[in-house]
Amino acid sequence: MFSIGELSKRTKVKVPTIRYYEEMGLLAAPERTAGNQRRYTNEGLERLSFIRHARDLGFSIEAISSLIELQNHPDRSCEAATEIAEGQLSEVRAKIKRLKALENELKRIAQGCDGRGVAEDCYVLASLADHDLCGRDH
Amino acid sequence: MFSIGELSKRTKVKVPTIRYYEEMGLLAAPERTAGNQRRYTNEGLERLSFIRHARDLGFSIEAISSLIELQNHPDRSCEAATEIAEGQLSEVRAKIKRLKALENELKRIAQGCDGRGVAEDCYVLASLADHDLCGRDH
DNA sequence: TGTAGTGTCTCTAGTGACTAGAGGTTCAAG
DNA sequence: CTTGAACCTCTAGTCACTAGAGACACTACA
Repeated sequence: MFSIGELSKRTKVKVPTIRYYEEMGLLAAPERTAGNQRRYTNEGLERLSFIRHARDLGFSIEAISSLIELQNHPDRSCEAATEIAEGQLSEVRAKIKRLKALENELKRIAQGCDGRGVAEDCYVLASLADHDLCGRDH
Repeated sequence: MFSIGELSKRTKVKVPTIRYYEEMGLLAAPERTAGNQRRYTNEGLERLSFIRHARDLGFSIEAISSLIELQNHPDRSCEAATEIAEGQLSEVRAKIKRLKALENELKRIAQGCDGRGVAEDCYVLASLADHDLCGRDH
């Protein structure tokens, strides 16, 4: 049995965030002391580690909810879990793709100006003002 | 002179977003008709195009504010603009790096389970529960 | 047993960059 | 002159937290 602060230290999830997860229904409401403070068991620790790990991988609270729901019914098919993970994977891939395009564009823009001139002639500002100066679509 | 709806069409920025930019001080408050409706000139169009282009490239409202401030003082050094663009570039690169790590991890997790089993034995769920199953740090 | 200091409680509000909706007014076309 | 679309302001909601206020609880030490 440990306090919310202790749980926070062990999982590296901030105290208000733990309470937030409880409010969002991700984390079961734990027992309380006579003085109304939360007291967690190892189960709470494991659950919170799961949540944190999934958040680190970019899963939304909603997706995590579904995964936890599934965890609570070990007899169900895990198809949904695989789908969620694959959905997340393709989202990540799409983001990478988009960011790479941005990277190219920004590289081009930033290289166009050495910062030694004056705002009037700045290639950075000109590029932003005029989309036609862009290499590709974005 | 055109209405906010017309400006919206031409720039592909939604009407409430235009009003939001005005409120945030990115876009100068335009003239109004006798009936209190906004009327824009080409200047407003150009300014909004600039903003939209910068937003598309991921610049924050705050960064755009600084860029616009610079645009309004064409005699100033454009060092700041170059710095902002380079800052944005390194942020984008950092994001790409992080997302690639996530991609690998998710790929590994998603591949570990074909979705045909039962939640109890699901590798996706197991991986999320147990960080030790992860390949690398994240 | 008293007390000091830290931890915890709930509640509200703020973040960024919008988006949605209510309820009312104005414009342009026919 | 009427109709209907576009416009106005204002408030509240989104996501995943974060910050702060003001009050109460726990623990260590005297």
